[in-house]
Amino acid sequence: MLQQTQVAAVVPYYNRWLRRFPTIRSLARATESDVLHAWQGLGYYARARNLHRCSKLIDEKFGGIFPSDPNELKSLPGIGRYTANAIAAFAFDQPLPLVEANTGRVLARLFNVRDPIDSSSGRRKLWESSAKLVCSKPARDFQNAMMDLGSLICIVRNPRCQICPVRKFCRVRDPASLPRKRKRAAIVPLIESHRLCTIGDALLLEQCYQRWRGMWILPRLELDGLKPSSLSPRPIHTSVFPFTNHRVTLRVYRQRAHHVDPRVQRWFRKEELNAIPIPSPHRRAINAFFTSKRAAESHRKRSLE
DNA sequence: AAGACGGGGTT
DNA sequence: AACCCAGTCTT
Repeated sequence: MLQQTQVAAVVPYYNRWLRRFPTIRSLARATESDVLHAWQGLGYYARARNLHRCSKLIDEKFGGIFPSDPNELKSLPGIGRYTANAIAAFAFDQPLPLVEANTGRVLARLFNVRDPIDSSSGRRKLWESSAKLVCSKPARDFQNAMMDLGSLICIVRNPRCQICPVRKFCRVRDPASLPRKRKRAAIVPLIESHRLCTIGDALLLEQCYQRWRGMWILPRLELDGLKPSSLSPRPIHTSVFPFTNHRVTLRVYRQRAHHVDPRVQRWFRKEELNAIPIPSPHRRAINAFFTSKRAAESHRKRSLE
């Protein structure tokens, strides 16, 4: 959960997750839909699918025992060099190098790594630096201290060098100038149109196969790129959300259900929507629709009285 | 080596 | 509006 996601955002998900899947086996036995539902809103859903696959592998191939060898850990889906070493270091107290956002920033400054830390040369130098520092005695404590140093003192902006315990070893001149990062890809605007169809209190949704795979969204409408003219119907909902290097404008049109494809589309009653995985922008659009509908109904009721 | 992959919070 | 985040996988 913590991969590319801040601790504060993870905490409530983590607590709910452990209540819902208390053991590796209970996760292994869950459906992918339930797993994605528990993850919805956190983003990077491949992490949830990987963790699910991971639990099945551990349940079936590792006798339910989590491996402690970093190489075995790295062979599991979603566990790369950082996570493998982090599990081995924190759970099993093994002296291994760790480079993530916090320790990466600390190491870049300590060793004055001027290459972008997300370039291959920068990454290589950081891992080499980390390997130089790991000591075997308090392996777990050392890495905890490195991460705390990064999150509390050697912070992104306005690093608190005055109170830094390792200040005299630090080789960087201007700490705020490091770490550097590669220039990021330009933001590409995107317009996506979807339809909102209801029958009674049931809503038509469509299964995703690419982005948000395994989750449910409002059915796609193939008029992307077309400018809304005065002739076309107005969207009942418009929102803008960032998606990796895109800026997506989401337009939702009220429509009758003419083309229902039973292979990928399904009707859900309003209450059922709470139990299926829906990505945040679509969940917000759906909520906005039901909220305005309820408001309209109560207004009509008041007028009748 | 670069791009894809989320979403919410902070500056 | 840009940047940030306990990275990993695919191309």
